[in-house]
Amino acid sequence: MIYGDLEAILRAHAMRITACRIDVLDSFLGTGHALSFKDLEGKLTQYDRVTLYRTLNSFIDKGIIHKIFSDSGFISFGICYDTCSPHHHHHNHVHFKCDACGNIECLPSYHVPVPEISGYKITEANLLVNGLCSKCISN
Amino acid sequence: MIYGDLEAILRAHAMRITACRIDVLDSFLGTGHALSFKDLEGKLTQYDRVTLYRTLNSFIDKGIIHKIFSDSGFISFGICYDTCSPHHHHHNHVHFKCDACGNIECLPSYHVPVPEISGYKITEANLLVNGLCSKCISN
DNA sequence: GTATAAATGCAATAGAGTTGCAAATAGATG
DNA sequence: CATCTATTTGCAACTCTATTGCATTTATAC
Repeated sequence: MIYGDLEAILRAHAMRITACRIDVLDSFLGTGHALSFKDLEGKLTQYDRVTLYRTLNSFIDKGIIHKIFSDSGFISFGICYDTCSPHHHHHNHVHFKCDACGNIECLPSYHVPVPEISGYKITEANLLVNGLCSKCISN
Repeated sequence: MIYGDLEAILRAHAMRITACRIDVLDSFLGTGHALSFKDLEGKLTQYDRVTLYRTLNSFIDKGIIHKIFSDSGFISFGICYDTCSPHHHHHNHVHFKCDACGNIECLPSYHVPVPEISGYKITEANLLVNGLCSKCISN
């Protein structure tokens, strides 16, 4: 992605522009799927693990990325599509995890069907779907 | 629960009857919601942490309980309703997490709506719903 | 250029979960 | 009931993920 665009995203969220943040943001925008901490750690070896953790946490706080909890117990991070305000994420898209390649994708065009549960008040719903992604299904 | 019934469940899964397994099983059957490791550790202090972990893992292997991944990142465990064979769990019920009391419930009468995703093969779907449970909503 | 608040790197720490191994025990056998 | 064996348990040590404290560095406002 063009460097100026990355800078603009950080500025739009009132964040200082640092090399680490630019690189992490670029990683998210340059891939079609969610990233785990390990993905980033393996790719951006020039930064300390702690800095990467803090970068991810500040991106979550600012509403730039969101956590994805998969059945592996590992947490992945995906770019936010709709407007997530600081400290408040609004996601209603489906998450897909491919059991072959292990990649997790956000499917922003697939909304989570929220069931009515009598006697309960529902505020949020997360749907994780497992299977084979389009790439792995054709191999 | 009656001790003989607990014994019968273990025997039906070809497991040796031990005090820890009886107590863990009784904990699951005596509560209306899922249990975290911490719940069990706090309740069954007479057993070693490692023994509790191994008990939970063997119950999962045998299809007696299943893991529930919530948005907190903590794993909870729920009794299996439908027939889960060893090493293969079949769950299609909704999981609910109350944001007030923190309890996680299995809702066996609410099935997970599985979306069709073009170009993808879907094998499983997990739905976690957040909100207020019936107890907390009336307080 | 300088001041200052924020970000970084390193070391230490916290917490969840697992593994190795010796001791204890469930359950099968005679 | 005694004995044998495979399973289970408890303890210690360890692995892995993630966080915190603190000194140093850096981005940005002036």
